Amino acid sequence: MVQTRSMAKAVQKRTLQTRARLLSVARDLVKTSGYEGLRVEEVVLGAGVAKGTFFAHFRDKDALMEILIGAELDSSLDQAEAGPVPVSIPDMISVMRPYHLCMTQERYVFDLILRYSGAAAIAEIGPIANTLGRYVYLVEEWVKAGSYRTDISPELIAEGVQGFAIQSMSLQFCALHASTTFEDRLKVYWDAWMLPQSPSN
Amino acid sequence: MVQTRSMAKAVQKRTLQTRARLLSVARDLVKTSGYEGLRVEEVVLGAGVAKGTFFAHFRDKDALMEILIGAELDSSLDQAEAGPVPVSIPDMISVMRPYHLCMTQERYVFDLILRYSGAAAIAEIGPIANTLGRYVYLVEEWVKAGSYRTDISPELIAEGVQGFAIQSMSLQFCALHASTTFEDRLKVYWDAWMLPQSPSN
DNA sequence: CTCCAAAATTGACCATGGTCATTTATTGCT
DNA sequence: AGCAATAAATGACCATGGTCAATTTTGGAG
Repeated sequence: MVQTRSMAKAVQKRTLQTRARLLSVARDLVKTSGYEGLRVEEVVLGAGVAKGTFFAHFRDKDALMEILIGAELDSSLDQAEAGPVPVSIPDMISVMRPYHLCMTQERYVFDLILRYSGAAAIAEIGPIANTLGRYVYLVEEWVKAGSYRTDISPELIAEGVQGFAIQSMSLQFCALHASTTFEDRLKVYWDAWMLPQSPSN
Repeated sequence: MVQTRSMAKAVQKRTLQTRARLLSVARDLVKTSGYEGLRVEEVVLGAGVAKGTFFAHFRDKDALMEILIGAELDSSLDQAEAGPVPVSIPDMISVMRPYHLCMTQERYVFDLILRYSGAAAIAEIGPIANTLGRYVYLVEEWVKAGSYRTDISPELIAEGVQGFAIQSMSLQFCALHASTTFEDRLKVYWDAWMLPQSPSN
C-alpha cells in the first residue's frame, strides 16, 4: 500500500493516450466546423470512446474549449513576446493583432473568453484567465520600457489597455458601431488612455 | 380580406394575456430562485400553457431574460436619471450604484448582459443593448456638465467610463482580485480616465 | 348566424450536454 | 501467475432548451 515516490498513484499511459486522442480529434473538428460547431458526441465518436469518458477527462464541454482556446491565445502571445518591444501605440496594436484576431475569430469564442476571464478560485486559474494575465503583464513591461503617461502605475495602464481592447471587440460585434473598425477604435482608446494629455487639441 | 386601418391583423387580447401571464410568472420565479434558476418548464406550468406557446412569444429563453433584466436595468437608470446631476466621481459612483448592483447581482446575469450588450443588427436593438446605450448617453451629459479632462470628447469619456465599469465588474468576479472592492477599483479607473492628469503625483 | 382564413396554441418529439452505477483494465504485491 | 485495490471506461439515462405539424380559437365578412 506504500506508494513509492511522490505518493501519486501514477497516471496510466492509457489515460494520457485517451486524453490526447480527445484533444486531437477536437482540434481537427474545430478546424473544419469552428468552435461553435463542436459537438461532444462527434469528439467521442472520433476518438472511439464513450461519452462518459469525455467527462472523465474534462469537467464539461467548456473546459475543453478553454484548453483549446487558451492554447491558441498562448501561442499568439508567445509570438508577440518573441519579437522586439513595440515602441509606439500603433506598434503595440500590430504586435497584438494575432492575439486580438484570435479572440474575435468567432462571437462564440469571444463570449466564452469573457465568461472564463476570471479565476473562479485562486487555486484554479484556468488557461484563459492565465493568458489574460500574461497579456497584462506583457503590456506592463512594454509600458515601463516606453514613454507613456507617468501619473499612474504601469500596471494600472496595462489593465486599462486590456479593458479597452475588450471594449473595442465588443463594439466590433455590435451592428450599431460597425462603421469604425476594431483597430481604429482601439487606437483612439489607447491614445486617450496611455498618452500624456495634450494641452487641448 | 381588406384590412381596415393599418393592415395589421390586430393582436388578439388573448395574446396579450398569455404574454403577460408568462412574464408575470417568470418574474415571480426569478424572485424566488434567481435568474440562473429559471426553467422554461416552470414558467409554462405556472402560466398554464404548453411549452410551444412560450417559444411563440419569445424567440428563446434568453429573449425572456433580456426583457426581465433589461427592465430591471432600465428602472435603475430611471432612478439615476431622476436625481440631481452628480458633480464628482464619487457622486457618480454612488448614483450608479443601483445599476451596477443590478448588473452584478448574479454571475449569470452579468454574463448574459455582456453577451447581449451589442445589437446584432441595427434593426433589432434589444432591451440590454438599449439600456447600455442609455448609460453612455447619461454619463455623457454628466461629463458635459462637470469639469473633467477636455482633450477628448465627452462621448469618448462616457464610453470609457462604461468600459471601466464593466472591467471592474469582471475583476470583482475574479478570485485573484477579490481584495479590492468593486467601487474602490472603479474609482481608481475613473479618476485615471476622466480627470486631467496631475503633473506627477 | 355561419363560415373561413389567420392567429394562437398544443404536445410529442428532437438535440445536446451531462450523470452515475456498473463493468473492465491496470498495477503493485506476494 | 494470481489477487486485491484502484483507475478508467462504458452506455443507458436524465435535464432542459427548442421545433413543428397538427389542432383549436378568434374575429370579421357576407
